[in-house]
Amino acid sequence: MHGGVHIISNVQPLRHATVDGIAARRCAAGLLASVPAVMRFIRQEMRAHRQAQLSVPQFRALVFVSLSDEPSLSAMAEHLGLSLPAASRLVDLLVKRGLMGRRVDVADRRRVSLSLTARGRATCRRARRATQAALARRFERLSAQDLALVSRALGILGHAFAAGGGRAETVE
Amino acid sequence: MHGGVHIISNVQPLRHATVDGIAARRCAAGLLASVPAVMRFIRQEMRAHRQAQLSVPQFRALVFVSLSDEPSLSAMAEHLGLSLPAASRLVDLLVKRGLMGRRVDVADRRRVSLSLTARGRATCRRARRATQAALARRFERLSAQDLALVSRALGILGHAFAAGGGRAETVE
DNA sequence: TATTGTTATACTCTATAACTATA
DNA sequence: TATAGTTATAGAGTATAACAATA
Repeated sequence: MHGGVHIISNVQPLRHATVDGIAARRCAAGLLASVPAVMRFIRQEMRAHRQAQLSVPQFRALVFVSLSDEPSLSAMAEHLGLSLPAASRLVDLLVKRGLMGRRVDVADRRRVSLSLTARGRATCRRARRATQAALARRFERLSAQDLALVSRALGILGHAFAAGGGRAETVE
Repeated sequence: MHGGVHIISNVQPLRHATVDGIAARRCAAGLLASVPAVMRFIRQEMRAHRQAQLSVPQFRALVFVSLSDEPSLSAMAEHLGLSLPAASRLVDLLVKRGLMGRRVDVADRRRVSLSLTARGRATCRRARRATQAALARRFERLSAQDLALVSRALGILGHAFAAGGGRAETVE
């Protein structure tokens, strides 16, 4: 919208068509076409693995807590892009399943501190391994070049879309 | 697991560690880290836009029907990776909202033919435009090089994860 | 009064099981 | 009997609104 100013004329002229604008729109279309399909694959893998049996939000919650130091519920909600009630319900389930601990913060009794149980850590690790293995199997058809390209692109994407537009959590 | 055979020794040795295996695992980890965040962004954008107000599955259903020729419910379910009941419910909603048409196939009365209403086509188009614009805004911070790289990677990803591992639908 | 959570309510997504209708 | 869908049921994800507790 405000990056470059060169108009390309051998491409369909779009509103506000600039070099960057066109490339950005192409990326946006690609994302819309491919991300839901990948997500569906991830979800099905997560749910399929017998021992772990996690939904994607559950898994993400476990990962976040495992990488943080006794985070509050709000911190988790913000990181995952969830409303506070949604986060609260999510934690309910994980606590009920014995994967997460929740206790009132002694310093500020409004806050809640989240932590993983030993079982939570193990489950998280198993789910990650199984899902990564399934994803990796799909990737093994690709050439080394394509893999390198995808790997770099994912880093860029993760950075651009991390909660708040800031840092990307790196899983493993 | 069965691609290359060279063992790399200056990288942490993983089980079955091959050139391809390691790169594939790196991609898998990247996907797990970035795709859910991107998905969340897409979902929030889809739901935020006043006129359209579609969930991601609803949008995907509209896109699929718009690109197919009076597809059956089963075809849609398979393409979207949904169970038949889930697809049926999804269509219920879209029909009730006046976005999709559903009629019994005269040739085989067990089948159902799906189509978009004029309003469905318009809604689909609006939702796509609004969401792509929001995504593109995120992308405009990136350099032209990064955009090109991401664009190519998304093509590869879409292909690798299209339903059945086959073709990827291209949205616009 | 502002912040942190939880509860209440309502919808959507999704699966499995049981069923209906058609071929 | 096999195929295409629907209905029944259940649980998870998610939001907004209303509430409670603490600072």
